[in-house]
Amino acid sequence: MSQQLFEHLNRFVQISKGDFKDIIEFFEVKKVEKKEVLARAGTLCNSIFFVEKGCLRMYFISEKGIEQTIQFALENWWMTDDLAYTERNPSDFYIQAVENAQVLSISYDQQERLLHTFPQLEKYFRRVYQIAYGSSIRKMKYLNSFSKEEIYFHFTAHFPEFAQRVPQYLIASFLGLTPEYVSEIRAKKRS
Amino acid sequence: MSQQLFEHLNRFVQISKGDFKDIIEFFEVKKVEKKEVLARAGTLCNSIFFVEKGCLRMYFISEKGIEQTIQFALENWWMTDDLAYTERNPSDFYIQAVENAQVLSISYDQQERLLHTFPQLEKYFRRVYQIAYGSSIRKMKYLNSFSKEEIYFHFTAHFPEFAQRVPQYLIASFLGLTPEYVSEIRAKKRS
DNA sequence: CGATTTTTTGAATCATATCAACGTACGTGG
DNA sequence: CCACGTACGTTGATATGATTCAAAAAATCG
Repeated sequence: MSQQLFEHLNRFVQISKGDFKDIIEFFEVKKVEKKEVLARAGTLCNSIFFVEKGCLRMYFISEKGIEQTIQFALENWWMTDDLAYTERNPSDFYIQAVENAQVLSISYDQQERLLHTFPQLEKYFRRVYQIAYGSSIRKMKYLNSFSKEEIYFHFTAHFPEFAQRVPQYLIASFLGLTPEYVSEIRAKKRS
Repeated sequence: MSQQLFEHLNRFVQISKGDFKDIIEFFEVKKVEKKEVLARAGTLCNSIFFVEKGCLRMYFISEKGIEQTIQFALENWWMTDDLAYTERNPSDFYIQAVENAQVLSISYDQQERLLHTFPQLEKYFRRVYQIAYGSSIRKMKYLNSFSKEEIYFHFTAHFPEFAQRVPQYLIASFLGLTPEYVSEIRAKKRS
């Protein structure tokens, strides 16, 4: 029984305790340690993860061999490489725990069965994805309208929980700055 | 009767001709001319648009007064400011026709009614948004891994239909380059 | 405490922006 | 169908934000 997921479902659709008992059966609870990898680039992306506790990040390794973070998931967020997942293709991305975490994991086939059994959940996921898509468009807006310095301070001001929980160099990589430059602008601001 | 939308729905869910007759009633056909604006920043974003023919773009006006394009929609794409739309907030973005276009438009309330009447469509939109979200993550990957020059040539190589239909300075703005720089790297490549 | 991870510093360099001006093309009305 | 005006693309000179590299300092963790 995951109180977390139950509440999150009920933010968008109405699910009874009884139905939820059956729904949760489709999932597997996974405890992962900091730095543990949940999914690998180059392999089939066959699961979606719901974060109950902790923090995940999605990243890829650039041609220069640098890890580039492109998404985080804190509590109540879903994470997977959605394009690879829907198209049944090998993923471009790694998914790794930034902190010790507990996630619910569901495989592609199980999710299909779940949605078939509880079609109300289509609405839930439709909304979740609509918000996720909208947010990523919003992120692009910030990336295009501000200087790197502004992007960094805008982000840490708007999402202080990240600045506290996630190392600075990961935030840098998520926002497309080098860690050195983050250091520099923070020093500049202090003085 | 929109053959376009009918076929697009049937890529993801099964809709009979009969049901589609009722579904299409929820929409309004809009013909828009090149440069015509369909939605304005600062106003409630109350419609979703499905492009039957032509091309739309979504943009905002930066603090420096520059129009920044952040999304295009060609045939069979949906477009709106999804975050503003779901949250019933004023939008950050303008939506404008890049070419003469024909779109199907549906209001928030109408879409709610539509989804209530035809719950199968929740699956359709879930998939559309999942793909849209996945694609926007993919775009971020490119933005973070390549130089501006690589981004430009990667994009025009992968999506030649845009390079043909859309003015260069809009592609520049979509990818986060200045038009001058695009000129420069194209000249460099020619020689 | 030592070992690893994360952050900082500084100097040199480069990719890309900015500004201003000019060239070209296209489509609209006369 | 020409001509004019606006929209689009190019060029070059200059400026700068941000990266790169190398190394040291600081923080965290077992």
